[in-house]
Amino acid sequence: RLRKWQERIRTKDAGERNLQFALSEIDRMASALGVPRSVREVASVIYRRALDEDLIRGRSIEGVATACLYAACRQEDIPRSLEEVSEVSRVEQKEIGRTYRYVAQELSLKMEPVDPKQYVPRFVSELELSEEVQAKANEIIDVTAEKGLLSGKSPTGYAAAAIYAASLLCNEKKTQREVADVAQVTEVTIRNRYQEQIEAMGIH
Amino acid sequence: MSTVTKSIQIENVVASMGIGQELDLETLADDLRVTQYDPEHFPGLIYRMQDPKAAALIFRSGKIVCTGAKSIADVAAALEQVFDELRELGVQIADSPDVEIQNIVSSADLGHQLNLNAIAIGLGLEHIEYEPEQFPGLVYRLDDPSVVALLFGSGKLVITGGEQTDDAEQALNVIEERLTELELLE
DNA sequence: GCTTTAAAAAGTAAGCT
DNA sequence: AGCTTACTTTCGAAAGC
Repeated sequence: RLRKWQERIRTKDAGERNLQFALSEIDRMASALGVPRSVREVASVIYRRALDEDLIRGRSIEGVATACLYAACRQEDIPRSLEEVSEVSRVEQKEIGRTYRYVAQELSLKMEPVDPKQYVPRFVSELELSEEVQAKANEIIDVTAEKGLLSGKSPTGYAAAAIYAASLLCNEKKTQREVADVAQVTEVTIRNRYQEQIEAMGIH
Repeated sequence: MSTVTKSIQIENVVASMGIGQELDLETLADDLRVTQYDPEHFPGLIYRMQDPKAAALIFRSGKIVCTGAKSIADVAAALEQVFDELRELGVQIADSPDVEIQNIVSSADLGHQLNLNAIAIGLGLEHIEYEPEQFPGLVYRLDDPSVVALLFGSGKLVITGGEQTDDAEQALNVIEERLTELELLE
């Protein structure tokens, strides 16, 4: 009986230590990503729900914590790509993606696909481009997505191509390499998306 | 028969069966040609065939998995080849062992471009998985028939998880019907 | 959960010329 | 800038870690 009592305390303590560790990791990664406090709070809420639903079993705490942070960024409309998130996590990108899909499914998080426009302000700012370019990129995304070009395409690559096209149209040209670097996609992807978008826009 | 139905192509059939007796894979690995056997890595012996193109995984228990065939008839033809090889090596095998179809992978074409974003929302975000950052296809799990469909922007799709030949056709009908209801087909 | 087999879809990526 | 190869996703069985 005494042993069971001790075991319960030990389990409870371990559980709380694990929760503390997860929350501190979310905090650390959120800081590294430079996302606001509200995102950490949303991530913490998702993590506690995952814990309640026993979704951690068989997975690493760090993996679930990272996946929750990735989901929280998206829910708060300031998405970070899996690659960006994996850079501040000790869990590899593929594992974060899998865990995220599992958690989102199990908790019925109704996650909408990421809108490429949500990456535009940050990328434009990092490239030191004008608001005019930002508006043009947003327009390109809206118009071409409306025509069905977005299906199946990665949001970061799509946003990068639109920004590259907009920088040309606004005479503030950035090279494909420069845009590719901030969006963390290849020049080939920008080239491919850019061609389709320009064509769909009617070669402005 | 609609053009959509006619677009269905079986791409892969997975089947399993047992010959009812234990096999010495070490000896088999030496006597069979084109084989691969590394028990440290994987317990099955891998036997590849060219005609029909398929692969068989042969286990010590005498159970065999056949995969890669493009039709149920090809599964039978491939297994016959395996049986003939085994018989030549002195293994007695019944004339018609029970073969269980485990999975049929098909491809098809809805004939229209798809707005996956709209479909994800229309079918209900909780019922689908669509993460274009990770994979370009939208994952749609059906209850009846019990299969999984991968829908692509081109209108082409993959249907997997079925065990019946007509599961793909039924699934395709359900998908066409639902997308039409939601006015997301064309 | 992992290991291996095969196959399609389409996007992305890396290496080589 | 191509071309090739390869990896992502879905599915199932097998035996064993």
